Amino acid sequence: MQEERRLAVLRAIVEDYVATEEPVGSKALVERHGLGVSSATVRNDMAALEDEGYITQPHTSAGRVPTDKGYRLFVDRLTTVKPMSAAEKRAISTFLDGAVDLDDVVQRSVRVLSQLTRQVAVVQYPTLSRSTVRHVELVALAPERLLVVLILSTGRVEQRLVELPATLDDEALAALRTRVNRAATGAVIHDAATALRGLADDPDTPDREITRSVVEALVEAMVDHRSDERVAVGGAANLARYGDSFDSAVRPLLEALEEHVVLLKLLGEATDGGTVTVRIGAEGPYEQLASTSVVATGYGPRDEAFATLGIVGPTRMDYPGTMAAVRAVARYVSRILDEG
Amino acid sequence: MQEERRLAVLRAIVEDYVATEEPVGSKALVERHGLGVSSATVRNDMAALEDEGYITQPHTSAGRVPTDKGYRLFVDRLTTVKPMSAAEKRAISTFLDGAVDLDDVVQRSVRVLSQLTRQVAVVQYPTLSRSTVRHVELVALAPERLLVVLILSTGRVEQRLVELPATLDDEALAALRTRVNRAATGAVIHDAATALRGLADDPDTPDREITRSVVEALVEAMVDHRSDERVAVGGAANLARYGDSFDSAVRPLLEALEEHVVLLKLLGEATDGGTVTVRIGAEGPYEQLASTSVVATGYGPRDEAFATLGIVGPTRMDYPGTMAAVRAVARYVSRILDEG
DNA sequence: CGTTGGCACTCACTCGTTCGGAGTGCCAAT
DNA sequence: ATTGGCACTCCGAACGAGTGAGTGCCAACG
Repeated sequence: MQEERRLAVLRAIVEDYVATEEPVGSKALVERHGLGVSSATVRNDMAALEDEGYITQPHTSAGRVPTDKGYRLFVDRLTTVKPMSAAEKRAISTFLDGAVDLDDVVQRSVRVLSQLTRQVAVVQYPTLSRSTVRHVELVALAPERLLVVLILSTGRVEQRLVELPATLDDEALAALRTRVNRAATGAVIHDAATALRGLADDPDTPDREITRSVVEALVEAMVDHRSDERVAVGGAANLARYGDSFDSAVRPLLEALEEHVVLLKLLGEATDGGTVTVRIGAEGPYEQLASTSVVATGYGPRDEAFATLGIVGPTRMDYPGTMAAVRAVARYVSRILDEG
Repeated sequence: MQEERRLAVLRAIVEDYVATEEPVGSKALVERHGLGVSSATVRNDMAALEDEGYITQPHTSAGRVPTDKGYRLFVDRLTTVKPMSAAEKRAISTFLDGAVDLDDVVQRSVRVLSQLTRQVAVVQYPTLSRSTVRHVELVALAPERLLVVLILSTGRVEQRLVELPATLDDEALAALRTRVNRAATGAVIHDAATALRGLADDPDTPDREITRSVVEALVEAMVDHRSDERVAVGGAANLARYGDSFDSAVRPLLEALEEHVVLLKLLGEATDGGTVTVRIGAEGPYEQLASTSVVATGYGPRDEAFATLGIVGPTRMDYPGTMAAVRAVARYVSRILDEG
């Protein structure tokens, strides 16, 4: 099947480009990877992949480079879990086991993560006192426009305007309000976010699409609200390896690293258990960081996501390896928190 | 007097080079600065300055660039105090006045300092619990070689080997030991350092040169010992302006910024009151930071130096402006600590 | 229909080479 | 001691030709 081979070609392009940092051409591709076809065939495939927006050429008659969309597909479908080597596992555990207190755990995590991935590592300090959701209010401004108000136990109020994908009558609105509050009220914001997401994913929920957009706004408001939480940053020296594209990439990133609020937003809401979130290039919330990706995951005792940890790096990065490292570190940190 | 003009030429070279970032030639010099002589004369002066090691040319038939020694002379003798503008003063005070607690003061200081100087700012957290000197021991290993042992109240012991500039008999050694201990024992390390320096500078002290080298070793050991103290760093994004000389300059600096121990050592021992310390290029303790300078000063209530604050930047920097900014910020911070 | 070899075309890059200009050092004159 | 003049150096921009990796397209093939 040729569709399959096309994906193999995309995978090969991503891998080669990440390794060499140079646009990759059809000939080099068939040589380096054992796909048993000729370069002409590969060229056809590449043309198709380019039409679909997965790759692009910097200029005519140069090799191809993956686009954000290409990386996305690669990460979603082409990546095989690359387990950490025994040596790496041992390094992580011995390094983290030496920690004396919670702060030390975080500091060591940042360090080990940045060394493992050779990227800039960011670890959110786990906070024990967390605000809970007091109430969620939904106000219909127009048939397809909703004001979402999130009221927290700290007294803080966050608002979001939501454009709905469909109209919603008063009755349905009241029902939605009830459902949302039942899911969220009283819970600490992280649990509330999880519950809300469950609501949006539950096939039994009526008005799924509308619910989804409301939930999205709420979760985003919750992320914004974490502004008082702290993060540790490490491995900024790895930015020196960027080499090319300096002012365009490193400068905004250095600026972001000093703004902890920005970093928290970048990490996003913690995902549970083993799920690693990857945000590629322009998918993120900041234009200036269009050429950087974020690989993050939640961590905490009992696999309950307590806080977030991850790395920030160029879109051109070794995703499988990085994801494995992030997951591994999160797991070890979680285990330590379990014991302590 | 031609000696005077030479210094004027050096000053002009430093100012122009800092402003333009390019080697400065004789012709441009007479045009831009109103020194009433011809370019040929300036050329002669420049040749002399080069012989003395104050300036150098990157290659034959290029303009001149100041050396570390040139900057040193500039800072020591050619710099006139450049007062902060009223607007700048106001900016500092209003910004710092908003601080709610000590941590906030430090964070805001870092920020205002990095913005004012457009350099990387470093501020040491003031620590209230400070270890004191329990005892200083001097052991003669050879007539001109001494082992200096510093014992602190925390139980920590630091040692230094000192090569003496002259021989020292047993009697003189005992006298020196007594003097040093009288000055240092019982005092917190900062006060001890001050007292020791006073001892070395006092013309009544016998064996001045020997005393000086012993004191130097002791003060350095004290600085090393501060390893448990904390610092705040800000303005790393300003590193992006380095542009040229990237791997050689920015990378080691980024690494240093993550090692707080290194940073503390870089800042050096706090100097009292209005004195601003400038360490230029290779004068510092780290080879890798040979092209960076440090401008620092002490701060604390009642002008008693409590902790250190300053900036790190390229040797090619606006020293007068930077020194003024560092001093101004230190002063305001001290005042706030006085009130709080 | 997918695959393949062939072929003409494109364009970034790498070199030598040239050339101008900024800068220097030296010298003789003042 | 200062100055104008002059020959010399050498960096860096500009130019051009050659190279080669890479592409797109087409006709042929199984």
